[in-house]
This record gives sequence, structure tokens and C-alpha cells, in this order.
Amino acid sequence: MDDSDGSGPGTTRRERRIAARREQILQAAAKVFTEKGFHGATTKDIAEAADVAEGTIYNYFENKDALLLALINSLAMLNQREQIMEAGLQQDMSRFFVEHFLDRLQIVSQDMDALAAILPELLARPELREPYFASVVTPAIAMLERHAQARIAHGEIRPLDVPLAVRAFVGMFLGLWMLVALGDPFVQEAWAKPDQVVEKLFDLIMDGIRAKGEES
Amino acid sequence: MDDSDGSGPGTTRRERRIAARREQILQAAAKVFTEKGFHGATTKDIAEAADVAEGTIYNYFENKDALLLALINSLAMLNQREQIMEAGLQQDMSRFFVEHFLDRLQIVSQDMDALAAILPELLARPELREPYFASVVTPAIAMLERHAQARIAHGEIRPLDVPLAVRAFVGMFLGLWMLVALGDPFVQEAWAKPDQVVEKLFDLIMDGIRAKGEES
Amino acid sequence: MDDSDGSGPGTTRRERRIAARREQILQAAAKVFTEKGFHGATTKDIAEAADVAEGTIYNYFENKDALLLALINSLAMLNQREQIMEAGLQQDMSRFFVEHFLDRLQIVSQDMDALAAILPELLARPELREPYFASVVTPAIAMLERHAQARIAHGEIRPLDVPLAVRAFVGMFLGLWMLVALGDPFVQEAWAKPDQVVEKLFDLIMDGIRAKGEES
Amino acid sequence: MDDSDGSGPGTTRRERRIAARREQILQAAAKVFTEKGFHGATTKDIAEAADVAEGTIYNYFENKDALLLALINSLAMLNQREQIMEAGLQQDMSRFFVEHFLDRLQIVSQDMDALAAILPELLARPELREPYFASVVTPAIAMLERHAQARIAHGEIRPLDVPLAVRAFVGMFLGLWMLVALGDPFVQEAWAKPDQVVEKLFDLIMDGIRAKGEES
DNA sequence: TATGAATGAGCATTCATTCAT
DNA sequence: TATGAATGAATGCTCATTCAT
Repeated sequence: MDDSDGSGPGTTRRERRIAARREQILQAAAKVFTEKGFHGATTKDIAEAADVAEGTIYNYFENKDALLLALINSLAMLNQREQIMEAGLQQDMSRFFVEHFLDRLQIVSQDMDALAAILPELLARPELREPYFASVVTPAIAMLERHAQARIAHGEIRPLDVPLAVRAFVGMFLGLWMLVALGDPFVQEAWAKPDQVVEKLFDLIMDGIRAKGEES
Repeated sequence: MDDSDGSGPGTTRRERRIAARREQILQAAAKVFTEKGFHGATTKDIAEAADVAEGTIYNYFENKDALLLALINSLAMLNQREQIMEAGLQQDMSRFFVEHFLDRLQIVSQDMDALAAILPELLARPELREPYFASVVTPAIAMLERHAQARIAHGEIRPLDVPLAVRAFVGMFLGLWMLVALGDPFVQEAWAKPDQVVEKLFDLIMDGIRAKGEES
Repeated sequence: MDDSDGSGPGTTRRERRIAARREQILQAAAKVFTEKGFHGATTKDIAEAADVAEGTIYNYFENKDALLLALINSLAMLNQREQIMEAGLQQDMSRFFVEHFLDRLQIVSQDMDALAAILPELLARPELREPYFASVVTPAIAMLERHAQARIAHGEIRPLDVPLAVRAFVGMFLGLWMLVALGDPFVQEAWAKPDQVVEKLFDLIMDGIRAKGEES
Repeated sequence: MDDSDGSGPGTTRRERRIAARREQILQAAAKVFTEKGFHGATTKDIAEAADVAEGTIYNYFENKDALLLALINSLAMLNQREQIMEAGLQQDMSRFFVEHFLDRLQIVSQDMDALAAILPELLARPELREPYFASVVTPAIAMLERHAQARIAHGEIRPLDVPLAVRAFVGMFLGLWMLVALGDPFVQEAWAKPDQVVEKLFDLIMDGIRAKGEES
């Protein structure tokens, strides 16, 4: 009804205020979930962290579960980086891997704690798993499969079971992330100065662990 | 109070009865945690599954958390298979990897659901992470590191950053397991007929993904 | 603030606007109370039904209870039909009873649902009962008592305990109404084609149920 | 498992303890509902009135609604007096009416307050009305209809529309009860010394209000 | 006046834990 | 030891009411 300032296309001041409040609450929820886990976090905690009354939460989210879902979806948005990866086909593999991966690491690191708060619920509750898997994991894997196929066609990667290899690759990073989440000090440190680590991992993935003299 | 039979060294009938009861409750807890997750499981559920009164649980375990800890520890016992692995150094790598891995898969598959029930709590609660990490993850990684070092010394594996490589390896399996837990149908199917998959993974790990003509 | 037109004696345009708004909200409240009961109705419901913001309600009514009281009072206004009844003394009893009763039935039927929504609160909350009883029930009964006295004086009704008889009479209709409210299908149907029913009831009231041959 | 005392057929001590506790809570609920109405009564109130912890209520009743339903059902048991009424056919009408009615009044008076607490919910909530109507009202009316038919056959009551007459009769008492509940001082007093009132009502019902000289 | 977002007291219900039997 | 009824603190959520715009 009131969009008299030119602040944005299709967003009134009211809509922006509402979106901001929603975000404020969502961030608070992410913070508290991260600190105490989903079950350990009370709506009171979240309200306090958001500097809002408890009831206000319910003006923006149906219930506590809806907060979790919204958080999952916001993490899912990381996926919109897909384009970069398609574009990455131009680069040679080493450079692409290193650059893209470092880039990705930056992003994931920030959300790692939030993910660690969400993952438990994801594992424990099938009804949350399906939408998450469909909207986050499936597209990411599909994109990597296309990427790998292109590299194979281009002769950079040898022909192999692409779905499995991609999942092994994705799994490796998921697993390394999990080691961090579980508190492994080695990976935690490595995560801190990632350039060398990423290079070494690239090496492992490209050439495997076999000694030179040996034959497969 | 009663050790009049010679039934075992250091275990009276009473002690065995107690141990059996404890195990009965623990198995029930594992079952219920698996089905409903730690938070979804009530002590009432567990008592019913164990065919025991609610109060009886507290004669064997301090509280609900203690059940979780005991379960974590019992999963940690998988580690006692370590000897096999040390012995495995005699075998050539391919055979060792395949055999050991298939073996392991059998065990892990059985406990996978229980782990999926426990992991969320592990991730959410730092005070549980530390003992778990120390008693399960650290020894497993250390053992693999020793194993890898031996293989390097033996010239089967090329010299590399062993701690990182081992963690990448462990992470890969953790990550693949997580994809199963998250519901990825491809890995779930692959998990079902593991022989081929294991072989392909071995291949990937040994030789990497690089096309033959290329040079590192 | 603005009474510049001569629109009515003592009512400015503003006052009329205010009264209209009040009525609009009150009707909405009646509707929602009827549908969901007093406790089931939220101020949000009422605001939506009145096509008004929630806060606006509080510009016209102190609180939710005040809405109920206003509704009670508006039902009490049915009482202003009293004059008709006094006038009814001219008619012979049968005609008066039938005509007046049918008339009344029309009115009551419309408000029956609203009454069913209000009555529960009336029964449950003493502080509401008193004003209602004083403003609605007492005058109605008093008027009927005068009417009955007149009929006795006129020789149409035999001398009897007027207060009791009137209450038995009033009670009978209240009770029949309650049977409808409780869902009795027989009375509900009878309510639908009232002419015959009213005649039969008149008969019962006038002559009782005793068989002709019998003596009191 | 333990019925070693001869205290009752098929009731163990445990069962009796449980039944007693249930009754204790139910009585407390009746009391609190009566005082504050269903919505005004909190589970905390009920627990305090029953001298029990809040949680204990839920060991005996599913939820607050179940308390209400149990109360409704316990009032429905008044109906088991039916036999008396069938037997009452032996007595002459006047005596039967007076005796039975006085008897009934004693009972109803005691439960009147509880009924006043329940009725509002009955009126407001259709899902409660149906079972109540089916289990309490329908049988009572059916029984009175049979009774009336028998009296007609016996020549004590003139032929009339039995269903309507019975409902008018039932309605009259319901209505009088409601006037009491609404606080009418006259009926309240009359209720206190019922002998005369009952006789006068009998008179009204039997002979109607028509003056002797008049003709229908 | 009208609005509707913010508020927070209040409530039904759950469930781990205790303890008398 | 085993039992399971009793406990009551803790929690998610509702909704009448307020008040800044």
C-alpha cells in the first residue's frame, strides 16, 4: 500500500521490515541451535538471542520446527553457486579444484556450525531428510556428475564409475567436515591453513596413493 | 553374596545376572534410540522394550545420558578388531583392503542405525564428543596411520602426508555412510552389493582419477 | 468534532459512524461466538469477521468480556416487545398464545444460536448472570405474571400460584429450547413447522394431561 | 497378581487403589469446574484440589477433556435409576410423581452444580453433545415415553402427542433447573422446600391452567 | 482513529527421576 | 532388587491486550 520511496523493486518498507525481522530471528535461532543443539535450544533462548519477545517468534514462524526448516532452506541456497562450477570447465583441473575448493571452504566454514546444529535433526528425522536431500544433495551431486563427465570427455579424467566416484569425492569432504565437527585437532588445524591441504588432497585424488614402481 | 558354583573366574552367578540385565536394557535402549532418536525415546519406551519397569533402568544406569554413553562405548568396542588389521600387513594391499573392508562393512551395517541415532547427540553435545573421539576415533586413526607407514616403508604406498591421507580415507567412508544415512539411493544400493563397489573404490584410492596420458 | 450537518437530533455524522462501527464489530462477535463459542473465538477471528484490525476492537470495547456483555444486552432488547404482550390482553387466550408465540419463535430462532454461545458463559460466570437476570429474565417474568393475573381476574385462568406457574411455563420453553440446543431431533423438527406444535402445547398447558373421566 | 485378601470379587488391592485415586481426582475436577467453569479451571487448580501433583492427573486421564468426559459419564449414571420408574407404574400417578420427583430432586440437587459446570461445554462443543445426548437424554426420554404410553393405556392420561408431551415435561424441569442456575431467587427458594412445589406442579401438569367454567 | 506487530503472562502437557512398598 | 505411581520442573505455544506509527 505504501511504496513511496524508491528503495527497491517490489518491496515496500513494510515488507523489508518484516523480512529483516524474520532474518533477525532466524539468525538468532541459528546461533542458539549451534550452541545448544536443536533440542537444547528453548524458544525462550531464541527470543532472548533475537532480542524479541517469545510470542514474536510465532508471528514469523509457525513453530520451532519451521525455524529449523527455514534454516535448512537457507543453507540450501549455497547451491546457487552452481553456475560458477559449470563455468569452471574452462579452467584446468588443478586450478579449478584449488580455487573453487578454497572458495567453497570459506563459505562452508561460516555455516559449518549451523550445519552441525542441523545435521543431527536431519539424521534423526526422516521427514526433514527428504526435502533436504532433494533440494541440496541431489542437485550438487548431479552437477558434479556433469562436470566429471565433461572432464572425462575432455581427456582429463580417466573413464570411471562417475556416480560412485563423485559420491566418494563428496563423501570425502563430508567426512572431513565431520571429523572437524567431532573435534579432530589435526583436521581442524589443517582447515585453518587450507592452501597446502587442498593441494595435497588434489594430489591424492588425482594420482591415488600407489607407489610409482607398482602396477595396478 | 553367592559364589558357590565354580561357574567362571571372578564372575559369580549374581554378577552374571546383573551383567545380563544391564545388557538387556542397553540393547533395548539401542533399539529405541535407533527407531526414535535419543530425544524421541522416552525411558518408558526403553523400559517396555526391555520388558522391565521404568525404575529398574535406574538400578543399572545413572540416568538417560548414561545409557547413551554406554552405547557409545559398546560401539567403541568394534575397535578391538585392531589386531586383525595389524596382522593384515602380511596380506597384499588389494586383498587386505577388499577382505577387511567387506568384513568391516558387515559389522558397520548392523550398527549403522545405532550410530545414526547416536551421532546427532555426539555432534550436538561437546561433553560426549571428547570421550567418543578419544576412545573410538583417535585409536582407529592411529592404527591406520601405523598401517600406512608400514606400507610406505614396504614400498606399496608412495610417501605422502600420512595423517591427512588417513583422514581423507576415513572421511571418505564416513561421508559415504552419511550419504546412506541421508537417504542417497545410489549409495544405498551400492551398499547392498558391496564387492564391486569396494573394488572400484580401491581402484580410485590407489590410482586416483587422472587420465593415463596426462602427467602430474 | 464535526456536527455541521443537521442530520439528526443529537446524532452527529461522527456519532453515527461510531455507532455503525460498533455494531459491525458486535455482529461479527455474535457470528464468531456462535460458530466457535466464547472461548473458541479469538479476537483475531472477530477482527477478521468484522473486517477490522484487531486493535480497532479495543477502540470500541474495553475487552473481550465487554463484547459478551454488549451482546447480552442486545439480546435483552428483545424485551422491549413487552408492550405487545400487554396489548395482547385484548385477544382471547388461544389466539394470543398462538400468535404471540409464533411471533416470538421467529425472533428467538434467529438468536437461538447466539444465545447458545452466550448461555455457557452466563452459567459459568456469576458476575455475568446477575445483570443478565436482572435485565432480561426478571422483567420478562414480571410481565408474564401481570399478564397471568389479568387473565385470572378475567376468569380465563383458574386461580393458582402465579409465580410458580409462570416459571414453569417459561421453564418449559427454555427447556424445549435447550433440547434443541442439545440436538434432540424431534424438537428440532417440531421447531421447523411450529403451528401444530404450538397448538398442542397450548392444549397441554390449558387442560393438562389428565384423562377426561378422572377426577383430581 | 495379588488378591490375597477377600475384599472384593475381581478387584485387587491395586485396582482399588487406582480406582480410588481416579475418583479423588475426578471429584476435585468436579469441584473446580463447578467453581470456575471448565475454562477457568487450570490443571494446577485441579491438582491442588485433589492434593496431587499436576503430572499425576495425567496418569489417570488422557487430558483435561477426558476429565470432562468422565464427569459427563458419571452424571449419566444417574440414569440407572430407570428401573424404579418402570416399577413406578404400580403406584397411582400422584403418589408416583411426588415420590419419584422428590427423590430425583435430591439427587439432581447434589449434582446440579456439577451439571452447571458441564452444560456450558456441552452446549458449546458438538463433539461432546452427541455422546451425552445419546447416553443420557435419549434413554431418559424413551423411558418416559413408555411410562406415558402405559398410563394412557391404563386410562390415567388422556391420549395425546406423547413425544411432544414428554419433551414439554422434561423441558419444564430442565428449564426450571436453568432458572435456578441463572439465579432466580423464587425457584431457588421453592427448590428448598420442594413438597408443596412438587404438588403444585403436579396439579398444573395434570389439569392445566384453564378456569373451571371455560371450555376448550 | 485505524492499524497490526509486539508483548509476555498463562497453560496444558511431557517425561526423567525418585522412592515407598 | 524390582516395581510403577508420584512428582514437578520445564517447555512450546496461544492469545488478549497494548502502543508506536
